[in-house]
Amino acid sequence: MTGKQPPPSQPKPDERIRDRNEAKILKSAVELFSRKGFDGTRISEIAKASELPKANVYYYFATKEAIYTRLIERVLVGWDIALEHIHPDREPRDALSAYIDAKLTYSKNHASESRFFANEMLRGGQFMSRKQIRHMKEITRERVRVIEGWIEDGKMVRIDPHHFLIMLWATTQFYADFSNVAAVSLEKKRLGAAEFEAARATLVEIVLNNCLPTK
Amino acid sequence: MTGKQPPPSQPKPDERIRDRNEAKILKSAVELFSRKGFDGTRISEIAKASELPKANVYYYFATKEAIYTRLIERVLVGWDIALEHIHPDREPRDALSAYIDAKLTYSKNHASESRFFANEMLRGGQFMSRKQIRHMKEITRERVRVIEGWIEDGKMVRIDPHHFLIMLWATTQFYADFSNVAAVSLEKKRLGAAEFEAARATLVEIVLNNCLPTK
DNA sequence: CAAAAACTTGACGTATTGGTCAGGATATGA
DNA sequence: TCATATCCTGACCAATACGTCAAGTTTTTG
Repeated sequence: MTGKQPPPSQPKPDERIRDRNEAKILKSAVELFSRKGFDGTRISEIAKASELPKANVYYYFATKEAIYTRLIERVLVGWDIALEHIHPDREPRDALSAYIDAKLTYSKNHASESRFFANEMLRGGQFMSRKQIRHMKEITRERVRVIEGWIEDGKMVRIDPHHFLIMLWATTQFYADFSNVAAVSLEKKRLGAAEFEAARATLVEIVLNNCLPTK
Repeated sequence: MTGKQPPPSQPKPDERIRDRNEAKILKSAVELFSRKGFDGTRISEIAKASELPKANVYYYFATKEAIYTRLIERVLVGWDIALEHIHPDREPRDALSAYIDAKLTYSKNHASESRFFANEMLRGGQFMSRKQIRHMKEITRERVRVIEGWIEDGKMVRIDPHHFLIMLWATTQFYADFSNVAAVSLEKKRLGAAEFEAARATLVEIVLNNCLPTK
């Protein structure tokens, strides 16, 4: 579980090599984990994809789990950032549109991170810490309150904020996690900029035009 | 890949034992695969969950992949059945509402099948046959045409049918695949009948009330 | 220019995996 | 009852997995 940390690294004069190699490992790992899950991904595969010998991977990360949990931490940051668009000071149309935009852009440019997280959720989030779950819960609750505020102010129609958020999350996520299903549906080989733009337009059309009072 | 089939079974006087054991194996397997993916699931785990010795599992299924592909076949049938609600002879409100209902009910009662399929999609659908992909494509295209028909008839607002379908699929799927995220969002331990009903109501509210002309 | 710290790596060790197999148990049917 | 087809299973095997380690090389630092 824990294992000993790579080195003490008290002086840390120059961490560039470390940073670069860790980045390479994490980048390879997130792609592999996102496709084959925790158990399905072999450390030797990560090593090969990172162009490092396997033993070198173990110099930077004590265990496979250490790589995995580091990635969870990173992905959760992205989750937070996107949600920050939903801010009480903004107008609903502006804020929700920005959120949809941010999430779809993330789905397009960071598809493997998105799939990685989806994979972890399918597992039931067993690798997430209590603290991380609590954080997710709190940050979601905050956004629910923002939407409730908008509803109170008559800026949005009366709708269940939880399910509303879930709907946004599910739909935007879909284009990353199940991009091949989306591609099949759209009769394209792969999703391109045009498809993401159409997705955005349709989503905004359906969601915003119905949930905001002034059409 | 292929392996030899369990037995020739030409006479087949009584297949009840075979059927019962295969069912037990498949039931255990779909739950395990849905959580840990193909590589993450061990045949010994499937055997233990099925209360059979491992060698007996191999009597019924030649390889792990054989179990997996059988499950894909089964899940795709469910996919078809739900989509049949979207039928040109029905009124959009009725049909779409029935589809949402069917999908959410499936998410509630067959969560592991749903997660299993999600897992396979995350992998990029590598275990699906060309034929199966083609079938998915065709059946989706049919439903797109139905919606296009409704739009032509003025029964629905002008909206991209592909992205509209994706939205429905993504949202309903979410409650099965990421039920724990949904639970966190809803501040419940687990999703119950009440949550599914609220999900249905919210979805219908957002989707139908905006996409059908007469409010 | 040493000495120390940081980094690299081929060669293991132990545990587990998917899958095999030979031989036995059980059921069917004439 | 006996022959045949079906069903069951403990023991086994080769391959491979994660993780270790000792013996390096390279870089930093005093």
